[in-house]
Amino acid sequence: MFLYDIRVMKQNLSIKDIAKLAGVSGATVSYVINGKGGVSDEQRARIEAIIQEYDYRPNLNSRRLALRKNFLLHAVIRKEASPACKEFYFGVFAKMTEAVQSRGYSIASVFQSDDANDENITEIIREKSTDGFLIFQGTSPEHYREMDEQGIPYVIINPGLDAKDTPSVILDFEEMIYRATRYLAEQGHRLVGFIGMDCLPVFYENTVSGFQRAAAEFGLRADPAWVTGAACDADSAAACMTRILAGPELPTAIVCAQDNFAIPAMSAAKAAGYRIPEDISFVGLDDISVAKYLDPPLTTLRIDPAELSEAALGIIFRLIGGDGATSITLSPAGVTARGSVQSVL
Amino acid sequence: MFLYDIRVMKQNLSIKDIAKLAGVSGATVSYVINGKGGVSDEQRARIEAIIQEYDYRPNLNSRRLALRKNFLLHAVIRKEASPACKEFYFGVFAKMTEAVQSRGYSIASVFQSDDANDENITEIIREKSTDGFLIFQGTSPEHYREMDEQGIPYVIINPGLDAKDTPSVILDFEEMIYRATRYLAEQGHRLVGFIGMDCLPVFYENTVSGFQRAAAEFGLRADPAWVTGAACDADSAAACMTRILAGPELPTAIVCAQDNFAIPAMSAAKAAGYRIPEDISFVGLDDISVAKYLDPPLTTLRIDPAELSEAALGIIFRLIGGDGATSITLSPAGVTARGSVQSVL
DNA sequence: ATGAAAGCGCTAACAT
DNA sequence: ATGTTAGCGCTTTCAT
Repeated sequence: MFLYDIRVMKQNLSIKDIAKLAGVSGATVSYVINGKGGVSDEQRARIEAIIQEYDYRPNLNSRRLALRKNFLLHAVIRKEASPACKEFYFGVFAKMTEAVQSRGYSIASVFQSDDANDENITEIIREKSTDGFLIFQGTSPEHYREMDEQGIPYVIINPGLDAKDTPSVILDFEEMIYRATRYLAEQGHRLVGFIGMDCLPVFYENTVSGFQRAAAEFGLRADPAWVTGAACDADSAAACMTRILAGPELPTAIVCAQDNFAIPAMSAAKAAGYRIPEDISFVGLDDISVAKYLDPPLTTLRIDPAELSEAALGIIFRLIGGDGATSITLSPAGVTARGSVQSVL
Repeated sequence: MFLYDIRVMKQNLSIKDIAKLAGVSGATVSYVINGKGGVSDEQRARIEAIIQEYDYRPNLNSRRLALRKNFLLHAVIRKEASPACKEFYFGVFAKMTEAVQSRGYSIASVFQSDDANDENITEIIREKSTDGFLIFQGTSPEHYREMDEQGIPYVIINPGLDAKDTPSVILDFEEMIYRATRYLAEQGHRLVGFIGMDCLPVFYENTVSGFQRAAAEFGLRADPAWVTGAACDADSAAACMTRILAGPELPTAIVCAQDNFAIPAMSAAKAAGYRIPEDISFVGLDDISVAKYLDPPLTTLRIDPAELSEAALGIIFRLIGGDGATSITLSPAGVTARGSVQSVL
């Protein structure tokens, strides 16, 4: 039979085939596919049935060409991000990937190293092969400049490398660390330390300020020798802890700006013969997956990837649609109490 | 000036513009771009210079349409993979992303949940919007069937859910666990246990067989009560350990099929009052990033992401090129000795 | 409400 | 060696 033959002969049906099958023009089929007006109800129903029957789907690359759209977003991820950061951002990335699919988009990724102005990204910009960038933490100034120049939308998730005045999704680290520190005060601690990361200046300023704000508010003593921004990775975080332990006097609790600083810091403390939490308490930030399996399980503040994802996509699609978009600051969660903080009330 | 005007007026140069500028036809420019023969050297040089000068790059979507290629690969990642697995596979994924860029490809990702036959993947297959799948661990049988039907190439990285006879990159888990166990024997251990994961049957068979082979070869005692496949995530791994500890007699060392089983197992042992490695030694597999910060640092076997990436890409591009491709089994590394294994010689 | 036809920017067969 | 031209499969204006 004729209809059957077509199905067998052509593995790739085109819009014209469907049009022929329905006895209409390609334009009409296109209207139906795109839900546009100007097609009678009966015609629409007939065409939809045929599309169904033949399991036809429009060729994406033709649409890309005709519409001058890529239906593709690019996630920019820092190669040098710590494993803990990566774990977190990949969670966000996974959420995003799922979320964009319903809009007919995909997300490709590109890994950017901090020291170099990644050529791959430049190439994507110049080639205009993306509809927008989802930038985790930040990328180089040249990239921003090129994106602006080419009019390619971008949103920064949790800008850390700079304070660009550009649409971003911002986690309120100041408030988070404030809450972590306040929790320590509530547990009766009065001598507190802080291990932060000043290689991301904005991140450091925010976190240390949250720490100091709580310390001031609750009358905690935060000796300058106990407050450091020298952690950048696991090794340096361990070194920070060792330096604190070398002093004449010790804090009873330490706030770490990331769970992955708390892990090596606790190791260092234990290696030096201190018990956790009996001698020193620790609180982290992120609630990374191993946090609950540490010894002792780490008290920390959870950050929700899905929320970040939604916020970032909202911004990028608004930008793609030509509407303006403003930055979003997400409100933080409370402390997840586990075993690494001792109550000294 | 005329040349300058064009540059300003048209933000998106097309191949015709370049042709006009060079005083040749579009075809000739196309030949130059694609490095095809049939263009005189002087002509080629002139055209290349103009392309340079105007920073022209061919429209990717036009090429996609004309060549019936997507220049896009899709990575399929299991949503339910454990965080430790994910960390590892994301490392591989990052390597792949970098490596394909030089071939003009991108990699998009799609996250597949184990229980459902992910509709997004089906859609990508039917829509033929990918040139190939890089499947981590495996996906559903229906997906394989549909890919075969549509002639879409795929390679499985480390197949675990099934024993499909299809191009794969395989880590030799049997040999890895054999080496881990042999290492224990070399350190003087005679009573050994094993915590594995039988929810991935192939993975379990291989790992437990490596364990048994070494036990037999070195005359180790592996009491059935010390050998389990009931670990599937952190909680179940901890439960496995607790069950082993409940027995009348204990092994002096335990091989874990993944670092992320070793972590909760060690926690459980410590919670039950055992010292590591004095009372029980542990060896893991993967060398995940936190391994060296555990208490004690975990002795494990490293797996190199870059090697996996290269192997998988080699296969997929051979498949895309229409050449056949066969599975690759990678040879394992040696033990990375840290503090979680005590020598009892 | 529907159709004809002109793109979108490139590739590749076919002429010359 | 180079140019002409017909696609690739869709969208969209402009007629009717």
